[in-house]
Amino acid sequence: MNVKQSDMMGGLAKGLRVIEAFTAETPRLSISEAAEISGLDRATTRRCLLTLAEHGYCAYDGKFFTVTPRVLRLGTGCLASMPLPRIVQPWLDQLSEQIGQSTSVAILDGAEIVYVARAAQRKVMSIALMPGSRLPAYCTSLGRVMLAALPETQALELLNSHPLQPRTAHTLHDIDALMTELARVRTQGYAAVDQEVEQGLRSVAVPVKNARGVVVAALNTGLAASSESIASVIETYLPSLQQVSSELRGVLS
Amino acid sequence: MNVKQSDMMGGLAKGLRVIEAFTAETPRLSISEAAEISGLDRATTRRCLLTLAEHGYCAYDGKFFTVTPRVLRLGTGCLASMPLPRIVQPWLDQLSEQIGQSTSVAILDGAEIVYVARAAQRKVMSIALMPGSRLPAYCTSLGRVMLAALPETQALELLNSHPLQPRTAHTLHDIDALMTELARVRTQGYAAVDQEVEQGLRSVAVPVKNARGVVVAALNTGLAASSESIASVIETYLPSLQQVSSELRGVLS
DNA sequence: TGTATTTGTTGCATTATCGCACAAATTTGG
DNA sequence: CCAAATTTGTGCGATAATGCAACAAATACA
Repeated sequence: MNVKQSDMMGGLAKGLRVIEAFTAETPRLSISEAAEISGLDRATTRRCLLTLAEHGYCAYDGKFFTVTPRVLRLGTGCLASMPLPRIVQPWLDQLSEQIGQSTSVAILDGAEIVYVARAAQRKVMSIALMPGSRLPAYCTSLGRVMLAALPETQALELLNSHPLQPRTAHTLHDIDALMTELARVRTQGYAAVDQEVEQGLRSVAVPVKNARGVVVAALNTGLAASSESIASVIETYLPSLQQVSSELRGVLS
Repeated sequence: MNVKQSDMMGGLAKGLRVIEAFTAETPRLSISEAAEISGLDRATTRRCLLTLAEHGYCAYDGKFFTVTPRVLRLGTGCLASMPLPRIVQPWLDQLSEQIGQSTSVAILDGAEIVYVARAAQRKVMSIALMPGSRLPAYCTSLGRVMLAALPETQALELLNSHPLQPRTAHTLHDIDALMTELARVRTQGYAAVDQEVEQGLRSVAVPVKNARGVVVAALNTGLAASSESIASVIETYLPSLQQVSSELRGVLS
């Protein structure tokens, strides 16, 4: 269907941009700050914020706005409505216990991965991951598996659309190198990432397919970088991951 | 500040109502269904949905709309920007390991509790709880602790504003009985709930206060209803919960 | 199959929003 | 303490959204 201008509501789109201006780095915003971040007119931003405050999505102390837990209702309707988390959680719990490491399932949203389920075993990352958490796709094992499942042109487009800030000294941040790596991930059927997200963290991921063979998510395990090589890490954990992935394929529509 | 009609954006408020129409029970909506749930005109609802789809918050297959993970960005900005989850998570992990049971921290949003951090130990509930998950406050230990911290008139107002559907045969659903229970929770400093949320599930909760002594959240542990009495459950776990709560008081502003 | 009912789409007059420009208030810097 | 600079609040014309009603298309039903 063609998109007609007459069927668009500017006010809604603008309000959503204002909500997204609130991040972990900028949790408290004045009207001017919110306007700058969202790229909207100050008057419009102010009306958005007052509307959000009136409906309980924002709190206003006369100077700064902060989002309230009420906005969680907007997003968790989605998480709660997804069958995926509920279906994979038992598998994740069992796998995590079996291999003694944290396991996660994530999906792709644009150039980011979104964690939808997780079984944490021990703290290995500095940041706390939970369902809904986001990381860039290009430097994570989960992300590479899902990027590799896309048509190459689309993967390239996604990688080009966002700056590739290296997160550690090991992070691949060259487009050509990444596309080569994606090709390898595609043929070998898994992705291994060695301290590219965070110093001291390694992870191995495999795709999760539905019954029709379409990649709908990715499954990984993350562990502390020890003395053993990344090759032995793959040898140790990949079979279990692939086992769970193939079992999930039967239960996902 | 007075709320002026001229400072409100109807389009934004309407769009948010449309997003909230999508729940776990109604994940796929036609235009008419969304219009009915949100109470808006079909034409307006359609324009909202098309706008959301255009910006990637919805998917449209020509007949039904579904929300996409993109909407998680709206809510998780809030969760990510809250210092509380990050601060309490280590305490939760340690407490959970120490007592061998699942522990959670939640806050109050209207008549509902919202989980903000959780350390799962074993599956005891049929529904998967995660940060962002919601439950009615009146029948949960976490909710009762926070309701008890409110002025009585405000607690009463919240309880009256929402129908008290009993979830099990044990659920207290009489306003007077609940207010009496809240008074007891207030004096004894904790709440114990015996299979009122779900058959076979018991939980004990304590308030979490900031440095100024204001109740900002609640901490609980939930466990399977075993042969031992709820009294012995309290005896076993309450001291650990209170210990963590008092330690948290020092680190929360 | 034919009819009734629901659903999706469009036109249009009414009504509200947008963003500019300017005024008021607040903060910054000497 | 004052003045400059920044931020916040507001009036207004141009522009866009609203909701009604009418219509078309799909669906249900007998």
